[in-house]
Amino acid sequence: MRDTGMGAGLGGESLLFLTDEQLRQGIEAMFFAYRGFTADPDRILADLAYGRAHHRAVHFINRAPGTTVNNLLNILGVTKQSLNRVLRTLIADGLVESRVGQTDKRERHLFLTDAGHALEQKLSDAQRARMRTAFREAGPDAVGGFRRVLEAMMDPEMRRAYARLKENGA
Amino acid sequence: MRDTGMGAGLGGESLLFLTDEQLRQGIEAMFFAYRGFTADPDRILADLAYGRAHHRAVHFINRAPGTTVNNLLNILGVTKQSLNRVLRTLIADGLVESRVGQTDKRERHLFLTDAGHALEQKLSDAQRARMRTAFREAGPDAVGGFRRVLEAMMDPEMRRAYARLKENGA
DNA sequence: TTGGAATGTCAACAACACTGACGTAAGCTG
DNA sequence: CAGCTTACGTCAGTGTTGTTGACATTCCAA
Repeated sequence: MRDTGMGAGLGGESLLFLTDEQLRQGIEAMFFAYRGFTADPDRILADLAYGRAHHRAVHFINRAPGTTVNNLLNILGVTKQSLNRVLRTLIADGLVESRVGQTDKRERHLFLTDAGHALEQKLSDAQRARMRTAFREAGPDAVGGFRRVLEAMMDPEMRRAYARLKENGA
Repeated sequence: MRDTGMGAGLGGESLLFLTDEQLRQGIEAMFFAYRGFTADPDRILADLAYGRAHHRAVHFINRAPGTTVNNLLNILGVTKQSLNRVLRTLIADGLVESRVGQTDKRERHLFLTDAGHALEQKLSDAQRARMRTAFREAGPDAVGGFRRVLEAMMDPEMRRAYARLKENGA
C-alpha cells in the first residue's frame, strides 16, 4: 500500500510533489486552511443563532436564485430532512422566500429576500476578504494552481456542479 | 463593502484573480473540494462507528507521537471535553495509548498502538490516493500554488502549527 | 503550606447530520 | 381514469461532535 511516488525508475526530482510526505502536507494544509476558511463566517453566525448549514443554503440560493429544493439538495449533499430544518428557520425568519413552481407546481423555487441578501453580503464579504488576502499574498500563478488542484480533488459529480455555477456567475 | 479588486488604477488583466467572481469561485472550489477530501475516509469510518473527529485525532497522534492532550487540543481547535470523548473511545478500543507524563504527571502523552497504526494507514492511504491523483492531474507547478494559497488562508496560529508539523515530518 | 494555575475527566446540552416512515400534491403513463 | 412516480414537507429517533459547567489531580510559587 505504501507508495512513495517514486515509481517506475522515474527521477525523484520531478516527482517530489508526489512523495508521501508531500501528500501528507497537502492533507494537513487542507485541514488547517479549511478552518481559516470558515472561521470568519462562523463568528458572524454564532451571534445570530445560525450555523454553517444556514450559510451554505444562503450562499447557493444567492448564487442560483430560483433553484429548487431538490437541486439545492444535490449541491449541498445532505438529506432533505436536514436541509428542510435549515430552510424552515430561514423562511420563518424572512430571509428566504419559497415560491411554488409555475410549470411544475410540485417544485418550490427559492429566493433570498432583502434581509437574506443582507446576510449573504455580510457573510461573503468576510469570506471573500480572507480569500482576497490569500490570493494577493500568493499571487496569480498560485491561484491558478490552487484552483486546478481543488478541481481535481472533487468528486466528478461535484466538479460538474461547480462548473455549472461558474458559467452561471461568469 | 463591494470590492471588485480593480483598485487604484491598476490594469484589470493582472488582477483578474481578485474580482468578486473569482473569489466566489475560489470559495466554492474550497467547499466542493473539501467534500471530496473527506469523502473516502468518511466511508471507511462509517463502518467502524467512528467519525471525522476520530480520524483527526489518529492522524495527528501519528504525526506527533507522544503529544500531550493539550497540544493536540490546540492543533485540532476544539474543547478538551470534545477531544476527550473521542480519545476515551479510541483508548477503550485499544487504538491509542495514554501514558502519564514523566516530569509532569498532569500531562498525558498519546501514542498509537499497532491497531491504531493500522487504522491510520487505512485512512491515510485512501486520502493520500485522492491527493496523489489530484496532484498528478494538476502538475507540480499547480501543487506549489495550491500550497501557497492554502497557507495564506490559515490563521497565523495554525500556520505556525502547520510549519511545525512540516519540520517534524521532513 | 496554602492558593492559584494547568491538565485532564465526567455530565448535560445544542447543532446538525442520518435513517425510516408517512402524507400530500402534482405530473406522467398505460 | 387508475396507478405509479416525483417533489416536497414532516414526525420520530439516533449518532457524532461541538459547547459550557463542575470537579479532581498535580504542579508551582508566594
